[in-house]
Amino acid sequence: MRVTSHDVAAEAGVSQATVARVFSSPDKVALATQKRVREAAAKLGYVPNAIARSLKSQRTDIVGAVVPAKSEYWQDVLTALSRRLAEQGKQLLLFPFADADHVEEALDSVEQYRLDGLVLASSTIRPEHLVRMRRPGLRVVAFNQPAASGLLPLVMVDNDAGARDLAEHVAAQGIGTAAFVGTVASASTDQIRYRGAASALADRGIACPYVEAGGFSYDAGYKAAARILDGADRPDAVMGGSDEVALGLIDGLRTGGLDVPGDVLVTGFDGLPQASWAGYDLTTLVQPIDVLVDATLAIIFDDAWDAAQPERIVPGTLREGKTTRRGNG
Amino acid sequence: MRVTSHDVAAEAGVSQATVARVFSSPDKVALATQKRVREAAAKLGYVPNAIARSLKSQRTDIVGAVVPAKSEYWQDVLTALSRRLAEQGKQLLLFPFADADHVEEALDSVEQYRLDGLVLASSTIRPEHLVRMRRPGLRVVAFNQPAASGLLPLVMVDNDAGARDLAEHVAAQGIGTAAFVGTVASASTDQIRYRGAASALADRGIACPYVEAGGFSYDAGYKAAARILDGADRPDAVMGGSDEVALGLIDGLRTGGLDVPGDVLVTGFDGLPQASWAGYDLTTLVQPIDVLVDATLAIIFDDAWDAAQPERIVPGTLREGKTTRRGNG
DNA sequence: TGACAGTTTGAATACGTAGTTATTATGGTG
DNA sequence: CACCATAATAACTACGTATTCAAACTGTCA
Repeated sequence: MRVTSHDVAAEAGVSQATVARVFSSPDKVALATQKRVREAAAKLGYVPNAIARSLKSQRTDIVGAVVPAKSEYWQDVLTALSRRLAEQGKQLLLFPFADADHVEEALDSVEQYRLDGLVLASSTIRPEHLVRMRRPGLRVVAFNQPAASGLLPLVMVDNDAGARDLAEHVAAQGIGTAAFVGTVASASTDQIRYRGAASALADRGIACPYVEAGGFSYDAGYKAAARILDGADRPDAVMGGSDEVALGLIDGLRTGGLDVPGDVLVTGFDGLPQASWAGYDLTTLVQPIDVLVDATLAIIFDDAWDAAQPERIVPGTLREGKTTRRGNG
Repeated sequence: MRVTSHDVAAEAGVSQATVARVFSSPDKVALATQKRVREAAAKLGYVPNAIARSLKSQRTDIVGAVVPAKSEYWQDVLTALSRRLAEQGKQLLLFPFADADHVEEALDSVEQYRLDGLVLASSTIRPEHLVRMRRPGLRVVAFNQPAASGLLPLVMVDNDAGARDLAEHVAAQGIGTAAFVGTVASASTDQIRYRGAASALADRGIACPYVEAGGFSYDAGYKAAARILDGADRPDAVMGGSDEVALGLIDGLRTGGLDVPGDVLVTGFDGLPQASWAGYDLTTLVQPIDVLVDATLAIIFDDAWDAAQPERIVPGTLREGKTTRRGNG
């Protein structure tokens, strides 16, 4: 049925070994032979079998990614990741999980495939899951997951500095009170971002209570806005734990009759494309996703890699939108 | 290094064949033996090698998807697809392409892996590429790609009926003129949606010129809005070729000083989550993505499948948002 | 011509599993 | 107790490739 290297060998009048060499290490085959083999392959429609190759070579050229199924941010990361991998002739195998409970299932499937590397995402993967993935022959990188520090090689944006930058920017607009609407309180990114923002604001004498949206989504932010509106004293600025939550916050606040930024300033975190949409033009901290992805792949594919468990912390960039521009709301 | 079924066999005092049976067809192994094998496997940390299994069984349990790298719509589709596959213990391998020129590269990589099935997306894949994918042992499904009709099994939303529904809804609001802002004129979905909308509007004596945004993105829509604003006679309604374009249109029109829906009505197509965001609340045609995905997987995995090249055309649902609600802008 | 280094090719093998066939153990019956 | 049917297990092979090792071939120089 399927055309194998043996078929090509027979057609070209050479051995299977020669055919294999033509496709894996052509410099070891005479040019004339090479030409004959390639013609035979083209004639028969031969394509090397990556499965068999992987079994023999112990490399799959596939990188796995364990990520939350529904998240604008991770969608962006995956897009960047798969693009880079494709450039290197490698592929991305997706292991999405609906919620934290399903992570274990995803990790089970991971082990069956002998992946070259694995990107562990989401700040809700528990430490015991992280450690479980430390097995010989598999390069695992924790992506934007501060909780993995010390357990796995780690790549992330500087959440603390980013949150401080945002807080200082907001404070500079001359606000009196603020609030931080986090995603999920147990998420390690959420904790660091809140602490960074609260600390920077405290330095300027501004209190910043924490409000949990209870999710990473637009909807969670939208609903959290109601709680802000119902609260006793309305803050002058609301800092979202992520862009997605912040966008929901904006719409929720506006639905409640407030003007953003006229009545309330809003900031986000991540730098999603949607944050730049004219309808929002959100002030946020833009993560350099390409840099993060490159750092991740460097860890996975760098042969001269020692067990020192590197940590790459990359600075983000403050993007000033109109949601923190006071006076001309 | 790695633990194989042979190691487990030695540990448990049975043959490799028995170990294999325990993990693939447990009902053929005595319970006592099974227990012994499982304990040995757990002790050694054995996990079956999916690569080797695939080589032997000729099934990879992996479905590939060739999709455009940057598109909100396809992100949603992939999310649904991977979730369904995960439920069946199968995986999704991603072959994203940046633009039409890179499709061929993506298809090249596809052939190397012996996938169980392949989802071909994007209405910009050319017919010759489609046909190239028709090879024995690979179940290919064209997803939302009218141009594939007759060439490949096809699953799509009823673009024509959906466009008509939207057009009739808009017409019912009492408009005098309209315009259709398509994505890319060569895309087959775009053509069908435009023809459907234009035909339904023509039935009511409303002209509907075609404007090409030149892309599938928010930015393309945003820029197209400028052309609408500059045009001689401003239409009362603008129908976007997709939600993403429509959202850009809304922001572009609003930036230009128009009120949506006060001055101009806007519709979309797809039913993205973002279309439901309170800031937009876009009237659109919601694609039943779960139904489409199920139909796709049915074609790929249904063994009793004949070469009749089935076409599943699924109706969408009109979602009425405030972008077509006149009078209370 | 013969020895020799370098290049090119072929035969054989291994990767880790699943399925096929052969063999042994089990248990029930006349 | 011999016999057979059934269940359980073992031995063996194939999946398609990459690689090791040995063999054959090339041309050069004494």
